[in-house]
Amino acid sequence: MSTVTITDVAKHVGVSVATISRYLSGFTVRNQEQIREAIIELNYRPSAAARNLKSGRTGIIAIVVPDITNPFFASIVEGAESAVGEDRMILLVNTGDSREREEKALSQLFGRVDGVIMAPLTEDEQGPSFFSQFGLPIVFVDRVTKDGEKFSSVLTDNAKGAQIATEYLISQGHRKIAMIGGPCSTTPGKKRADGYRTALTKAEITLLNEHFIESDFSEAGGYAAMCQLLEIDSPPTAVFVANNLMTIGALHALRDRGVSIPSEISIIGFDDLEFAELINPPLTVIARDARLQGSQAMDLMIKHLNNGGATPPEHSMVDVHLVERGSCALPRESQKIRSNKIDH
Amino acid sequence: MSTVTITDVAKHVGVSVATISRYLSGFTVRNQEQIREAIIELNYRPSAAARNLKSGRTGIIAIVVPDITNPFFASIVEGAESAVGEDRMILLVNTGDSREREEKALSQLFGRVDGVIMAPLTEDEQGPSFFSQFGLPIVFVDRVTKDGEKFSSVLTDNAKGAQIATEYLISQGHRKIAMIGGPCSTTPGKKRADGYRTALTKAEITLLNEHFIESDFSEAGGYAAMCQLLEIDSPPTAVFVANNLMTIGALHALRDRGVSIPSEISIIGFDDLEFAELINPPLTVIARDARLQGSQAMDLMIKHLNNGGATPPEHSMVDVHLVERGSCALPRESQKIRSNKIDH
DNA sequence: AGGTTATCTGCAATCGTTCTCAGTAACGAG
DNA sequence: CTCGTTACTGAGAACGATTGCAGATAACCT
Repeated sequence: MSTVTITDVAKHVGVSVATISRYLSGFTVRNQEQIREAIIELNYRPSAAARNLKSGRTGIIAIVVPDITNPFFASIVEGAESAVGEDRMILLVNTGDSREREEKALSQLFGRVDGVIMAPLTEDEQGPSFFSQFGLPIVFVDRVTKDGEKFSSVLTDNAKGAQIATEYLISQGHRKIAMIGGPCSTTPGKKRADGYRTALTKAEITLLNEHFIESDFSEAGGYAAMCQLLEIDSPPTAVFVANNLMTIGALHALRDRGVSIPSEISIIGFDDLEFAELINPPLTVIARDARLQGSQAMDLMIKHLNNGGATPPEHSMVDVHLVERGSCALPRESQKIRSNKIDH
Repeated sequence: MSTVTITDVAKHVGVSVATISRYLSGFTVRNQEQIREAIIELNYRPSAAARNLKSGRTGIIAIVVPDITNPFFASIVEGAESAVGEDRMILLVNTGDSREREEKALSQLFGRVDGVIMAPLTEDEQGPSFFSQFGLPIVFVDRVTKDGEKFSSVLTDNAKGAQIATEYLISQGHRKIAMIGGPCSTTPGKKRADGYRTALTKAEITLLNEHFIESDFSEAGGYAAMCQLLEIDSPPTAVFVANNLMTIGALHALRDRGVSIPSEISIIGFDDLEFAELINPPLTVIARDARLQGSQAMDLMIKHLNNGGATPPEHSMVDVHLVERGSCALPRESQKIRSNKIDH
């Protein structure tokens, strides 16, 4: 009933399987027409498994992300998918922020895919080097591991973005600027904290320990962190939140506490949100092109694959920029003084 | 260097390949210890390709969605992923709302995956029945094709949801209720339009053609549709928007036109949004558990696969409910009259 | 017609497993 | 001592394609 093999087609036409195989690979053969018709008539589909076994390639590229529900990663995946081309497909691995699941999934990947595009959970990951040991190419996206230099990567200028955000707040007159950061074990978590500190240092603002909270890039984490900030003795007049989910959490916290933005507190997020303009006030953010990151990562992977895996690692960096909306303003104390200047 | 095969392990231990194979499948063999050690020492990984070829199963389940960027589908994928279990993985196909890409991808799927979970682009799709012809199991999620009865599915009670939404608006006193719908070629598009009409009919409100706009489930489509609604002679006092993306678009349109919600127009969406509470006013929606839909679909698929594909199709329906927030209120005309009643 | 290419063809090995089948060893029962 | 049972083993045939090799056919030239 079901499985029609190359042998069936060969018999039907009256040639050898080799001829059918050659026809399929694009060589010119004598009975092109009859073969074409036989394939259609018999409804023949080449077995991917058999091909994989012979050729050693699967035509599948894995993409490993911590959380597909995060719009940022969804965009990365979408970008990668858009660049994957006709003859390859994407295997998605959603690690759900769990180290255990990530490891288990990675170990399953070998032999099933031709390459792995991944955003590792943390920088101290042995999986990737383990892979390369087996000759499975890797491209890092958004995050790297500590030996990341050895592999291609597509990153964002996290430090620059964080610095721009912080300097923007400083330029508005804020001095008590807090940051809700991500885990410092991750690339973006670490780099964004660096950028924040750099900006403060350059402005000669001393960093208060209680103004930097290392959270976990989750909405709940952002919520908790913001609550914590609101309860300290000298609460910040502005907050830089290091990713989209935490920003949502922080906004929820502010809303629940009845703290008004930006009159009581200014807030700036990292990563734009589809609805940033719709909230009240519209959210000011540091934005970047996630989709581009995904497609660039895929391009790098395909280039590597097509070159027979002999390309040196390439490192790409996508740019960040400030999107000014309405969630940042002068700090409360100086508001009256300055407002004259503005109304000129 | 790289590829260590089962034969290498067999030689190393001094037994036949069959014994190694049996050990791997969990049978008790004599030299368990030595085999285990040899596998570790040689760093042997069974070839997935060879296994596929012999067994005919790949351990991969495809999930086909129109747009992974849509949080709803991202949640479905996440739910499916969470239920996939240890010994299987997910192959993601993002069709990007393109019929062509969907067809091409589907044709690539055969032989690469053990089953397909899909949200078809439209109901008049021949792909699925084409698949089942080959014995590839299918589970529909969120949407079905016209011969969908023959396959398992996990749907939402779309009609009920739309009816609840519309009746909610009616109960607030609205009579001029518009709907921004999805393509009627899709299951949710059609059913939600049905529910809307049912509610109007039951309330003896005549449906104006100009109050029903068939859009495309995209943000841009929602934007355009809302603009269109605002320009008609007798503009509606309330709008039911049939999905999340179009709701975002509609909100943008209202914001750009300076139409205030809910005093000038009420709006209710289908599908909750992470930030629904953060916008101004908080958005009232019909909600459902997308993650659950994904995991149920996966459960159905796994059940089917484990039963050797001999299960009859099952149809599951996840419930919808109204989440009342602040984007709906009395229509402008009756506001004053009614407000007394409310303030009692 | 005969020789030389240029094309195309089939045979058979190969990829790395799984699985059937026949066979061996150990052991207790008769 | 023989037989039956249990518990494991190895040889070898698949699975369905690709590909090197050598042979066959046709085409072309002298």
